[in-house]
Amino acid sequence: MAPDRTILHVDMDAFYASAEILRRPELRGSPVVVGGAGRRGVVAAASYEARFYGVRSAMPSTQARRLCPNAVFLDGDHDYYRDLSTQIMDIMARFTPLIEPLSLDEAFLDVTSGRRLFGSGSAIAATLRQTIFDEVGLWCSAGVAATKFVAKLASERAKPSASRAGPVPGAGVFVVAPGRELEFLRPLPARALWGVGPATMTKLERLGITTVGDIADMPVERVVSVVGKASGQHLHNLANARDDRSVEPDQRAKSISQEQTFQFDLHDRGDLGRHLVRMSDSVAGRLRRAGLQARTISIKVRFGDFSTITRSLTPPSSTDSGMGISQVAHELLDKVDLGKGVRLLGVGASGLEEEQHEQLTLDDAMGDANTNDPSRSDWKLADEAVDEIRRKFGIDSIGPAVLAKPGERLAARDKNENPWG
DNA sequence: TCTGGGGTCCTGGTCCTG
DNA sequence: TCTGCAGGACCAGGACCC
Repeated sequence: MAPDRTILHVDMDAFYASAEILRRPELRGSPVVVGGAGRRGVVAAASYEARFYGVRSAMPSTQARRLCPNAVFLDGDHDYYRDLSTQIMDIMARFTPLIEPLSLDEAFLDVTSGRRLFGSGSAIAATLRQTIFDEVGLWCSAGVAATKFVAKLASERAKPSASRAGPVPGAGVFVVAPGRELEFLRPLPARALWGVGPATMTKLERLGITTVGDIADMPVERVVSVVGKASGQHLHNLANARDDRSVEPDQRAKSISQEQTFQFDLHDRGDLGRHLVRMSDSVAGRLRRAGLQARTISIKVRFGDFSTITRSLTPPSSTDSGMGISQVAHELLDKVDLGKGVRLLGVGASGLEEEQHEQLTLDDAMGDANTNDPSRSDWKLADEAVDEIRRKFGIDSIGPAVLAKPGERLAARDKNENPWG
């Protein structure tokens, strides 16, 4: 363990739900559930009033409605949450440049070098917490420890609890002093460890393991034999408070993907093909904005019975073009039997590398326009033109021709119903 | 009965190459 | 020429996270 580090884990309280209440104060005091407003869906966040009735994130929306029929169900507004998140991260940056965002609503901060200026870890956490509330209007909870893992668990200890009348304030800041990590960790349920989900927990229970202390006391070989080498060693280290991972700012994405669950299962290859084009176009746009190209293209298909497959292909050259991604995705989908109906379809790009300036082929130089080869420079020029138009007129101002119907705006293409059915 | 979306990491199998 | 082996790349799926 790195000595004398001070790491904060900062986690917004019921972020999406609190953000909605912030801009709609009339909802304050009501159970609010974000996500799951459609026919198929799960809860993204629930206010503490809703949590009192047992509503939890990732719960199917139908179940959430049964538990709390009076709740206000809202669609999420990702752009709004992203704006708030940017404000919050900007405030964090006043205390340290070493910030590792985990998602829109939580981050690790290494404040070791700021202690002289701002005070102890707990003082920094308290000031940060109050500043975020004063300037943004939302509360967060913070954990303070010498390692990321313990700081994360500590922030959970600082959280408010749920009541019918709303959140009952928690500590707000919870500190695990250096040297007291094992004392803090050992009584916790094994499920608290990062990397222990339902499947791993079932395996651990077969060994009689219920707490973090049980894992810590077990020979590492025994843990490895049950959950595999990498996971086993990782869990054993965490359980013994060994975690030397540093806070890593500027983490680059390793994959970019888009997927969509349809309101009703789709059976028609043509319909699915058009969704594939739309998603490929979107993924390609995100790649180009990030200045990246993908080596591997994959598709994900979830069938009506919820079974899921993935198929991937690594073509000879990397791509950032919607046309290129779409062609590979179609190739992969063509080999899939769609008899069971498709509930979800996704397109992903991985093996990301910095954008390369492609060399012109002989055909390019000869100006051959009778090919669909997406690596060609004319497709590249078309993509650049599309990006420019979208920058000026918005994301829905232009798109692949196959997605447009006569007289229909592209913006209307992605509603719940299938626009081609 | 119902199970989102966007990610990361790991494992095990297959295929190719030296 | 054939066989065995090791290592790497690729592929598919599982588990997990927020």
